[in-house]
Amino acid sequence: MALQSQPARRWRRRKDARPAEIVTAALEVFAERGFSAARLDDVAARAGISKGTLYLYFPSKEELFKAVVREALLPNLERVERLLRTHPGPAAAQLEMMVSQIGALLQGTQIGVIPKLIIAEAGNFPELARFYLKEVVQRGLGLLAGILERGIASGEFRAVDVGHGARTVIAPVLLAAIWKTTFEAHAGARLDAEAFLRAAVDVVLSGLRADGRG
Amino acid sequence: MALQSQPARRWRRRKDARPAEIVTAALEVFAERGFSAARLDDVAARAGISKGTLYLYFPSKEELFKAVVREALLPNLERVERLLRTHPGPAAAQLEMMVSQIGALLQGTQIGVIPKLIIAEAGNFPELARFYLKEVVQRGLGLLAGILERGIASGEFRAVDVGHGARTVIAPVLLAAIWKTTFEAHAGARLDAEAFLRAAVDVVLSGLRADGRG
Amino acid sequence: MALQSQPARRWRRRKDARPAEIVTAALEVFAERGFSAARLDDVAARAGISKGTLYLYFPSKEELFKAVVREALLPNLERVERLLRTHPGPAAAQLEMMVSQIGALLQGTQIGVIPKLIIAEAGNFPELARFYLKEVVQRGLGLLAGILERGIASGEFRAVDVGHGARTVIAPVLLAAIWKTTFEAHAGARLDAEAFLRAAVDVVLSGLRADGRG
Amino acid sequence: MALQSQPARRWRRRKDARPAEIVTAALEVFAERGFSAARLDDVAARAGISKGTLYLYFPSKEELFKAVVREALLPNLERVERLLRTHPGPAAAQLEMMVSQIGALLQGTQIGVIPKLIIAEAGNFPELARFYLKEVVQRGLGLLAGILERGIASGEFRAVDVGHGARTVIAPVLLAAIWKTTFEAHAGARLDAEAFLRAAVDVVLSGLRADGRG
DNA sequence: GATGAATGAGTATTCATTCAT
DNA sequence: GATGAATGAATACTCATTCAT
Repeated sequence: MALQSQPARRWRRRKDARPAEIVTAALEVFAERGFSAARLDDVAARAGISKGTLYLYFPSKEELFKAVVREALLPNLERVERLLRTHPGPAAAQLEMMVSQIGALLQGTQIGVIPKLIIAEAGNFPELARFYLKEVVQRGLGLLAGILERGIASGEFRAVDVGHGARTVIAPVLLAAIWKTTFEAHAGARLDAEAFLRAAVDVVLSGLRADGRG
Repeated sequence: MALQSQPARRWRRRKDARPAEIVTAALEVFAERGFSAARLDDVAARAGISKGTLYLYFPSKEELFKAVVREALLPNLERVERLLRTHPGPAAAQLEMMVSQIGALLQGTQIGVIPKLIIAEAGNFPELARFYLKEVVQRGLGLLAGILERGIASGEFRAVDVGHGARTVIAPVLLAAIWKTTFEAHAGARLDAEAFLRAAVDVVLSGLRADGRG
Repeated sequence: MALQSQPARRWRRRKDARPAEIVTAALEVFAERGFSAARLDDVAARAGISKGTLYLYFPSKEELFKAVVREALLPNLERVERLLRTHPGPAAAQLEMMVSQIGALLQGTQIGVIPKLIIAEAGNFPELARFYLKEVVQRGLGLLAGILERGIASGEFRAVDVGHGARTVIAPVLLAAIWKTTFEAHAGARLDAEAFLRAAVDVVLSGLRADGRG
Repeated sequence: MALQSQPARRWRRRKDARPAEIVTAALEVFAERGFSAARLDDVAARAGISKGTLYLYFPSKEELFKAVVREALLPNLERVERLLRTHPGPAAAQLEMMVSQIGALLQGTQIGVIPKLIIAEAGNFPELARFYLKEVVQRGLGLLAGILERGIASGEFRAVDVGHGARTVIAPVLLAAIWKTTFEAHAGARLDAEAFLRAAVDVVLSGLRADGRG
C-alpha cells in the first residue's frame, strides 16, 4: 500500500510545484514585456520547462495571465486584512500600518507589476479588469473607507468624503508602484518607496486631522 | 510664411493636417487596445486613409507611437508652465491651479491614456520611457518641487522633502488618470475627477501647512 | 480620366483571377492529402502566392475547403440539368446521357476528388456534409428519380422503388469516381471509366426494363 | 490449448484481449474523425487504457491504423469466401447471398467506415491502399468475376465483361456503405441498406440475364 | 507491464512593412 | 502623393511520441 500511495515521488513533487513555478516565471515575463509581447517560449524557458508543458497546466495564454494576477495579489491583500483585524488601534495607526506593509512589499517584491499589467491590459481583458476592480480595488478602498469612517466618528479626522479620502491615502502607493516598475530603471536614482510612503502618509494624515484650510 | 499661409487651398490644408489627424486616430486606437494589440489597419481606417499612406508620414509603428506620446502631452505641459509664469501667487494657490488644470483635462479629454500607455510599454520602449521620464515626469516634478520650495521658504509650508512632497501632490492626479482609463468603464459609478482632485489637494495642502503630527 | 478608370490593370486582372487560381491549387492539394493533412503552405506555393495572400481571399482553411467544394461541383451539376431540359427524349436515353456526361468528366477532370473529400471529411464538417447532401446528392437523386418515374409511367421501365432505382443507377458512377481517385494509382491498369459506365448502365437499364426475375 | 484455455485468470484474459479492444476503440475514433483528426488520447480513453499503453501494442499511429483496417475487414471477407465454398448453387443465388451478407454487415456493424477511411487516406498511405486494393478489392472483385464467369458459361447470364460486371454488382454495396457513414446522419430518413441492396441486386441480375438492349 | 508527465516538431493565423501601380 | 495587394516573419497551440517511475 505504501508504494501505491506515494507513487512517483519525484514527479509528484514536481507536478505539485509546477503551477506555482510557471506563474512565477510568467509574472516576470509579463512584467518585462506586457501581455501581448510576452512569448510563451520565454515563460517556458524561464520556468525550465518546454512550451508544451505549459499547456498541461494552463489552457491558454489568457488563462495563464489571469492566474498570475490572481495568485500574486490576493494572498497579500488577505494578509493585510488579517493584520488589521488582529491589530486594532487608532485609525491613523492602522492607515500607517497598512501603507507601510504595502511599501515593504513594493520595495521587496515584484508585486508592483500587477497593477501595471492590469492598467495595460484592462481594455483587452474586461473580465480581468472587473475581477481586479472588485476583488482588489474596491475591497481595498472599502477597507480604507471603513478606517476613515471610524476615525471621523471618533473625532480623530475631520469629516471628509471617505471615498475621496481613501483614494487620497492610496494614491501615493499607486505612484510608488508605478515609479518602481516603470521609471526607476531609467532614472538615475532609486526611489526609497518606504521613506516616500512614510512622508506621504504623514502629510495626508496631517491633512485629515487638520480642521480645514486653516 | 509661404506654405503656412495658404489656407485657401483645401487640399493643401488637408496635407498639412494629415500628421495630426493620424496621431489623433492612433491615440484612440492605442488607448483602446494598447500598443501591441493596436492594428495599423484600424488607425488608418479611423484616420480615413489607406494603410500605405501611414508610411508616408511615419516610418514605423514605433515612431507613430512616439509621436502620439510627444504630441499629446507636451503642449499641455507647456500650457501649464505658461500659466504658472503668468499667474504668480501663493504656493498653495499655484498647486491648486495646477492640479485643477490637469483635472479638467482628465475630465474633458483622452489625455489620461498617455500615462497608461507609457506604463504599459516602458519595458518595450526604453527610449520612450526615458523621453517621458525626462520631458514630462521630471519636468513636472521639478515644477512642483520649485513651488514647494518657495512655499517652504515663505513659511507657507512646513519643511518637507520636496521630492516626496511633489510626488504626494501629483499622486492623486495619477490615480484619477488611471481610474478613468482603466476602471471607470467597469465600475458602476463615474468618478468626478475634478471633485476628487479638489478634495485630495485640500487634504494634502492642509497636511503641508500643518506643523507636524500634533 | 482614362488612367483613373483603369487603375492598376495588371493587378486588377490578377486580383480577379486569384480566387479561382487558389481554389484550383487547393483542390489539388486537398485531393492528394485530405483536408487535415493539406498544408496551406503547399496550397500557396502551388498557386504561386505567399501564405499571407491566401488570407486576403479566404478567411480560414475551412472556408477555403468549402469554397473548393462549392466551386468545383455546382457548375457541372447545373450543366447536366440544363442538358436534360434541352434534350428531352426517352427515359433510358436521358439516363444514358446523364451517366455518360459524368463519365466524361471523371475521365477528363479531377472532379472525382470532390466526393472523396466529402466522404473523408463529412464527420468534421457537418455543415459541408449537409450542403453537399442537399445541393448535390439529393438534387441529383431527384433528377434521376424523376426520369425513372417518367419511364415507369410510360411503360419503359417496370415499377421499381424510384429511390432505390436512382441509387442503383448512380452507384457505378460513384464507384468509378472512387476507383480513379483512390486505387487507380496503385492498380496495374487504368479503368476506362467511360467504357465501364456504358457497360454498367446497359446492365442496369436492361434490368429496369425486364419484367421481373424471369 | 494452454494460453487460450486459462479463462480463470481475469488479468491474463485482459492482456490477451487488449490489442482487439484497442483496435475496436480506434475504429470508432477513426470513423468519427478520420485518420489525421483522430487523437490517440481519445483512442486510449475509449479503450480504457493510458496513452502510453497504446505504444506497448502498436508502435505508431500509422501502424494502429493499418491494424484497424486489417482486422476489421479480412475476417469478414474470409467468412464470405467460406460461405461461397460451402454453399454452391446457381451464380445468381451466390451473388444474391454475397450481397445480402454484406448488406447485413453494413446494417449491423460499423464496417462501412473502413472503405471510407481507405478512400480518405489512400493518398497518405500508399502502402495501405495497395494492401487494401490487393487483399480486399481485387480479391473481392475476383470472387465476383469468378461467379459471373460461371454464370456466363452456364448460360445463366449473357456475355458481359466480367470486370465491368463485377464492379456493377458491387457498386450498390459501396454506395450503401458510403451513404450510411457519410450522409445518413444528416439526411432526414434512414436508408434500409438491406432492402436497397435486394432491390439493386434484383435489377442488376435481371440486367445480366436479359439478352441485350431489347 | 502500465502510467502519464514531458517533449518539441509542425501549422494555422496575424499584421507590420513594402512597392508596383 | 496615395493606394492596397502582396509578403513573410513571428507565435500560440496541438498532439504523436518518449521515458522515468
